[in-house]
Amino acid sequence: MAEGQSGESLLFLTDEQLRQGIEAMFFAYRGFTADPDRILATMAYGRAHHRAIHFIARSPGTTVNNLLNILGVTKQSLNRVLRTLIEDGLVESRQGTTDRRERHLHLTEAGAALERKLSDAQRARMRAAYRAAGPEAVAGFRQVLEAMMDPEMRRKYHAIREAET
Amino acid sequence: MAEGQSGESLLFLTDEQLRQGIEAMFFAYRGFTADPDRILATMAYGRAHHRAIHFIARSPGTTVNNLLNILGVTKQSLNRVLRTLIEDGLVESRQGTTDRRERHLHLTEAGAALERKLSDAQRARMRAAYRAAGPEAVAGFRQVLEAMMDPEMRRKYHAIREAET
DNA sequence: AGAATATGTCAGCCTTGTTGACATTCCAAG
DNA sequence: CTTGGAATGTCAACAAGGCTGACATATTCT
Repeated sequence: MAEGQSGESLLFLTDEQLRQGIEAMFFAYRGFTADPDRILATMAYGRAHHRAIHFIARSPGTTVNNLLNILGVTKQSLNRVLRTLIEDGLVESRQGTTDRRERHLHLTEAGAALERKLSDAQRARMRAAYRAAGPEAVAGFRQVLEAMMDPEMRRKYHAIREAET
Repeated sequence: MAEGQSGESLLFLTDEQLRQGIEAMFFAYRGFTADPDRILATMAYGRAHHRAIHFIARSPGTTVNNLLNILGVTKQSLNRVLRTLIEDGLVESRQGTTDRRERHLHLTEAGAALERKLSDAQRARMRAAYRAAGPEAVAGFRQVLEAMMDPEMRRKYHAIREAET
């Protein structure tokens, strides 16, 4: 420690501090995905299915293209996941009314049930972490995460909330 | 921290708040890995190589088993990565002196150069995010991340720092 | 009519994770 | 000194989930 130099206002920007932040992200993300991963492992699903289910639940009726933009994968990759979810009756794909080229995605009852199960597990950990750290820490957490995003991702991150009714 | 039952002290624990935190983690992690990923893509390496290089740089002379515990993958998976790094002359594997079964891992000059390149890119983003959010936000960020880790991961996270020197 | 858009699909490749089986080397306990 | 177990390495096979490229089909826009 003791990076003396000038005041302590820059202390949190030393390479060592940044490195600790990097490692904290690495280890925390493992925890972040651990609970849903355990649930998914018991079925024939993976993290990719979880992500699709999450964002369909979040924006019911979203189009394939929209989901593609949010997830940042190729349509082939997403399609493989969506196909299994539709075949298994967790997701419903409805042809658009105004533009019939589009497919609007919705969770079925079974899909919503799985979403709840995954979401509950993930939120439980988040809730425990928030509770342990306190409201002010949470505010800082959110600020740093947002600053870490690519600008387009930040847009999408906000767009999801705005799209909500 | 004021677990005040009613009132706004619980507002940050609503499902919607938690969900936003979850999405923030998702989008932020994408940004977090984006810069190193771009560099790695130009070589024949991936994120797994980055992780190995990072923790070897962090704890020079660490054993394969130790690295296995930190990374949380199978030895076969790690071995495949290590083998290419050793073949390419980025990592050196030295037989232990006291226990000659162990292999102690070190970065070569070339390995250290790549580590620096990847690390610089990742730290630059981290530094920008820290700077934008401010020291108090950073403290909160770290608190929440730490609370989100699995206990064993938290141990390892701290152990890395203690092992230093 | 023709261009552009939204979606789906086939085929093939890569990275990175998994299991299982097995060899080698070495430490340590009997 | 022998043997059991630990640490490591290696081979083979497989799966998830990324990727690219090519191509098909509707549908909509110009």
